[in-house]
Amino acid sequence: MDYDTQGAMRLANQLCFPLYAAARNVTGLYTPWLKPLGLTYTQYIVFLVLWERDGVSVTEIGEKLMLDNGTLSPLLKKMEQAGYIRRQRSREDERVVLITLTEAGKAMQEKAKDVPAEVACCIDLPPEKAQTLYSLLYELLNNQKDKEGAKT
Amino acid sequence: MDYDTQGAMRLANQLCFPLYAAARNVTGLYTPWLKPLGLTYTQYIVFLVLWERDGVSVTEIGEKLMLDNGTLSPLLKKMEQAGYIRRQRSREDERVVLITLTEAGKAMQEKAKDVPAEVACCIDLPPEKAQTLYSLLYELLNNQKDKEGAKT
DNA sequence: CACAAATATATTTGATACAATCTATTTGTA
DNA sequence: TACAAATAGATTGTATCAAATATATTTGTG
Repeated sequence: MDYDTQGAMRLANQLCFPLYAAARNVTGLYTPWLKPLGLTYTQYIVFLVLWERDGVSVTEIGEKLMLDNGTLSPLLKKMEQAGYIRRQRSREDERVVLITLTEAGKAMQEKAKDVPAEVACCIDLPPEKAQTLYSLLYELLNNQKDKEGAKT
Repeated sequence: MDYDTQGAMRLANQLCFPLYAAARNVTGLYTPWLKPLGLTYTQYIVFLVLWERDGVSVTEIGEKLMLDNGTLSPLLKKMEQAGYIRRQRSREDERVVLITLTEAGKAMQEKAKDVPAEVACCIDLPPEKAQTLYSLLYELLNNQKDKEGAKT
């Protein structure tokens, strides 16, 4: 095996690994703040979507969060059982399930309002670099999304 | 709720989300190449560690991959059952389980040699930007690691 | 040497994730 | 209007992940 292949193979030279590790690391930073609220990270970002716009369909949530139906479906049921949301079929299209916040779900927004700031403090990266990282990640995501579209 | 809090709350303004989404996205790029080999991404990066240095302990693999024992333990058993590795207690310290590659495990390196290049092609980001992204992610990871150390 | 503390794994539990498959509706079309 | 194709969710199976707990072994200390 030649040097380049060997080099490319090395863990540290692949972009995916630091991405994978950093995602788990940063997601984990939310746990100390979300656990007291009884929320997981995934539940929290579903809330973020709903607090922005209430009454969206399961598919719309999936598109915004880039999450599979098989992930959201049981998750939303759990959030319904916990009393945070309601799931009701759309009258216009019976295939669509619309998700709306209950009072408890709306109240959670106030309880969780400090989470972003608290987590931001824990991320040890200068604001400029965080901004660059943020932009690059979205550039990567958008490019990949376009590519998916092209496949269809 | 004031404007800034509202703003900080918005999904798009949080660094964690694009990190989380991009990691899943890029990890998913490996699937078309790894599945024919019968490997998952996590198994693949365990192989990357072992191909670099054979005969390491479970803890050492966990440190390199930043993975918990609860993840690695069943994973390594599966890889043992698949015939890729051997798990044997260290004679020097019976608590330590050393992982060594079998012939099949070594042979997998040749089969998987094109994976990094194939996946790199699918990542739609100019080389310079990929390099910047890579550096920022490692800076973030190292900073967080230092912080963990400080806690102890 | 006895034994408490530390260390390395293993196991269990709960929550994701995604692929594949299935069901119920809706839509397009001959 | 039938009926195939498309769409929206739900379900199932496999694989992670992390936190908490348990077990076995080793090390430090009086």
